[in-house]
Amino acid sequence: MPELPEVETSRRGIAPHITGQTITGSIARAPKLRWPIPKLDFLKGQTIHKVSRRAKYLLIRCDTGTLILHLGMSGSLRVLPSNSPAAKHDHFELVMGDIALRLRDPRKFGAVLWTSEDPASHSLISHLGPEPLNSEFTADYLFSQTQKRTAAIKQVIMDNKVVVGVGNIYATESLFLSGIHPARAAKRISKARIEELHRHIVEILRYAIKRGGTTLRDFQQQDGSPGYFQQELWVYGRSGEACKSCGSTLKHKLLGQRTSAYCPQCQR
DNA sequence: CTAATTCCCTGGAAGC
DNA sequence: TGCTTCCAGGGAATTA
Repeated sequence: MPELPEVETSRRGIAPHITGQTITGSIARAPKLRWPIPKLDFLKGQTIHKVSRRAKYLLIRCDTGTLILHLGMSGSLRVLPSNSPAAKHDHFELVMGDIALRLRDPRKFGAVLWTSEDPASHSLISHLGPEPLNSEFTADYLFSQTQKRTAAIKQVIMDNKVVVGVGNIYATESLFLSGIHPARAAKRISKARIEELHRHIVEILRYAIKRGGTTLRDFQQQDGSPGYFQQELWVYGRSGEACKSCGSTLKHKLLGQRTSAYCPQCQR
């Protein structure tokens, strides 16, 4: 499933192929994903100037506005010859002469949107917190946010208003690495421990991007063997198994409708 | 404002 | 082998 590193990897993958290209058409094979897919006939003849990213949104800057793509949970993007046959869940594509940017999304949690305004002021984006890998996401900032919140720390770091791009997997793993219990009230964690958590969040995201956005959960290599990351998971998806650090049986708890695995011994 | 809950969707796994 | 049931998950929308 695409987390922030996978979206960034997608951006880096498609940008060289589509930047500077002229759009010759677009195809929507589904009426909607998360929201209706807009009519984009006016895009014909427009040039793609830049492919950027904000949180998990991909922003494709064109002449008169910006195409906003979200991969949801199961979305993936590929650049293919435009005459290659579309597969079952290929719901949308941008055609640029001989090539096409194709969005596949079996679970339809993704999105295709258009804005003629600055995307930063779009209603889906304007309220978002800082990027985790930008200088504004500091340990001091994270600590100040936690001081305002009585909610569980895991829910706070997964809150997009606090910081974007920390999904269930990275939240679960970074809390384990920091020795912090996921259900602990955010405001009751010392500054030193929040600094530790901040460090682990940044490290794990950087590392995942360096690895080419290897999807933690679903990724399989061409030969079907699991991705490296899967073998490196400490707690995510391992409830009932032994903690790799202390041998205790890992437990899990529902927090905000999300399964949260943890080690009762290592995390307090 | 925060916090809790519901909902969207389908593939894959588990149970029968 | 097939059917049915359950679960995962980002995040907006809704409600308290």
